[in-house]
Amino acid sequence: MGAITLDDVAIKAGVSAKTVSRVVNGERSVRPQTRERVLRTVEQLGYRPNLLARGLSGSHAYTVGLVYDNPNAYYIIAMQQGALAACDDLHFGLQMRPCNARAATLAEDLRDFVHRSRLSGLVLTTPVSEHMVALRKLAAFGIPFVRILSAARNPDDGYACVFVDDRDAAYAIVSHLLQLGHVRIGLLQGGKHHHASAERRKGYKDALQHYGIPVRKELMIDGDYVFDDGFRGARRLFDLAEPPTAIFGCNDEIAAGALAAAQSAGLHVPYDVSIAGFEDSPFSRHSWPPLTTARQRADAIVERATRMLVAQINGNTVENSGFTPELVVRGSTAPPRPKRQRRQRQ
Amino acid sequence: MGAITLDDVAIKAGVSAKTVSRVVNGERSVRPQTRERVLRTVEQLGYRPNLLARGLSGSHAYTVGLVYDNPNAYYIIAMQQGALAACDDLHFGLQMRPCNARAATLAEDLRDFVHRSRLSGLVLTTPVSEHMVALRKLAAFGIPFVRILSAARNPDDGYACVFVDDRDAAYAIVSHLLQLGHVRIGLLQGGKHHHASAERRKGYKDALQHYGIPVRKELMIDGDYVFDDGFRGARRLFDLAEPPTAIFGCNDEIAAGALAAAQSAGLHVPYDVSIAGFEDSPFSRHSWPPLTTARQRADAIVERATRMLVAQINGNTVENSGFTPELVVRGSTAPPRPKRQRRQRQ
DNA sequence: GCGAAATATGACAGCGCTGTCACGCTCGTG
DNA sequence: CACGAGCGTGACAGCGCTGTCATATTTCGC
Repeated sequence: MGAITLDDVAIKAGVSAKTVSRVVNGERSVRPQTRERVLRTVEQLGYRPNLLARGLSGSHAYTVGLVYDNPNAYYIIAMQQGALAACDDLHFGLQMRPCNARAATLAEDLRDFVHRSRLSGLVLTTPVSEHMVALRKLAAFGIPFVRILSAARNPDDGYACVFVDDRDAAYAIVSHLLQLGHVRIGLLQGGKHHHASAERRKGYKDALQHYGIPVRKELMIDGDYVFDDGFRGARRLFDLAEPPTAIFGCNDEIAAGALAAAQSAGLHVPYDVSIAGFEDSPFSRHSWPPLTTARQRADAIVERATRMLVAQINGNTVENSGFTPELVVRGSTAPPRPKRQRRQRQ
Repeated sequence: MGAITLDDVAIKAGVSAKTVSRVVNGERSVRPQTRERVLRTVEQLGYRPNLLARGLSGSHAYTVGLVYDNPNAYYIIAMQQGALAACDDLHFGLQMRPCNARAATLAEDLRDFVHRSRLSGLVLTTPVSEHMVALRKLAAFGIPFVRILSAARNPDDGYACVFVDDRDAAYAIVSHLLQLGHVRIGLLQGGKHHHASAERRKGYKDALQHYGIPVRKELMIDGDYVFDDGFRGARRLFDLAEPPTAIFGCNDEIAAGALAAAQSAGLHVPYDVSIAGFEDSPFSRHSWPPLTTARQRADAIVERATRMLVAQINGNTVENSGFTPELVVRGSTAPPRPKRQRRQRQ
């Protein structure tokens, strides 16, 4: 019902509302003794600032928006957790919002989202963050944002970002397969409009080239970041005259599809075929065998991006920074079985 | 920058701000001709009401909170989608918020959450919704809420709810196993503080009793709604002198753990052992073999609950209503193999 | 110990909207 | 034609907070 307001605290503590406001917002110019008294009263009354009033009054709402367009539930939840951790710590609010990255009105939709709640800024995740036209518009609208994107190095294009080196991680995964002795390695690609997928393909190609192994078109299958495409893509690979002995799926869900395809075809993983994913989603731990993958700390990445955003909003200069997913070897990869021993069940 | 305000529209349309407000909020007493003109201006200027101002000014913020304490990412995302669908349709805002259902201060935490953003009400999901002490406090605080809970019928305790008949769905799953010819059926239970888990156990017991099969303690394993407990629980069942020929996991993640345990023990699913889950999460479709389960439309359930909440906030009387998850038979269940044919690999 | 500089505090307006209430206008009725 | 009922509209206050600016108080140098 009647929540406690600034005025209640002010009267009880014998100061003005503005002074309470200063204390609550950690402004400097308050005498320690006054601050102490106000703080005690705040505690005593259980005062919590009203976020709406704060947002309406100030130039922004001390709230950031997290924007995503992703089919992967685990990934979204991890991102939400990261953003929430940062916001709770920094006393910011958080608005989470799925959106359509391919809408023609993307930038305008985001602007409305920001204006309606006077958001302080946006954390943009892939693939929204790759939409340069939208980014330029957002910048023109004067909306602060930090983006997360897939890149080997700092893009230095003037927009703040946290970059994730998917190429390098994919390189590590494929190198791992090569070191096990695999030569024919299939690639199941993710969505075309995801830059990360291109980066992972680059890592795949680079690793092959580094080992002097030709890149074969027929081993690279297009698809989306979904189970069914992994399943179908793997089937196509198995049906080749000379099928691959290992498959790298561009995310765990694709790899899960490939795993199911292998098992449905009577192939034993990893003895008949090795399978690796990307992301370290719970799925990769919960399949059998568990998947070799690259650990992508989506929560940590988004947490850092959120902190950067808040710093930027507070007028501090921020440095871009990067993450490299880390190879996690599990039971789904092993050396290839010598050819004549390979068995076909069913 | 400067978003369009009510006043902008009012001036352009040659009416007062209040009239624009009336039109935007669909109040009746505006002449059709005036309404038309205002609507055109709104369209033309691309006016979107400022949610903060609306919330601060009115008695509530036209925004509902979705509260959850759940480890299951797919489940949360589905719930968020359902709530968002309802809110977008009803022109309400949505605040999504994980919480700790076992905190002693649960009700107070939720009250603060509501007050700080002047939320219009809360959608409470399990297990928060099962915390009667907290519910009573929320009611005492005057906070409207609708809860989602596991129950065979309308609890009629005066608090609005959408109830999900987990017992009945579990009964259907276990009956399916019994009809296939299974007699020894293991049960892997979910978290003790989840009422749904108790309901599912009840369905399990009822089905066995209906078929005249004794309920055996050693076939019922405690655990939480997580993969590892499914894995460990299934291992314990396999190690019994007379292991079950079928296992019912209280959710898909538990069932996934059981599936992995079976495969790691060299057991073929479903020939050596049948496994069923509950929930119809993507995982159940993406494992191999795909899991027999009960389809629980978390999105539809939460969407309905959200609509009920908004109706209640708008002062309409609302009827409680129920869902029954629906049996989905997939490849992980089959008739038991005659005993002497059962093989043990590895 | 005095004035200037620095620090601490408060008064006040206003963010954009909605609730309340009062006013004018159109009806229908006797 | 006068009157009240009812509809359509607008003026105004105020939600709880912060930004701005003015004022009160302390601090420091010489």
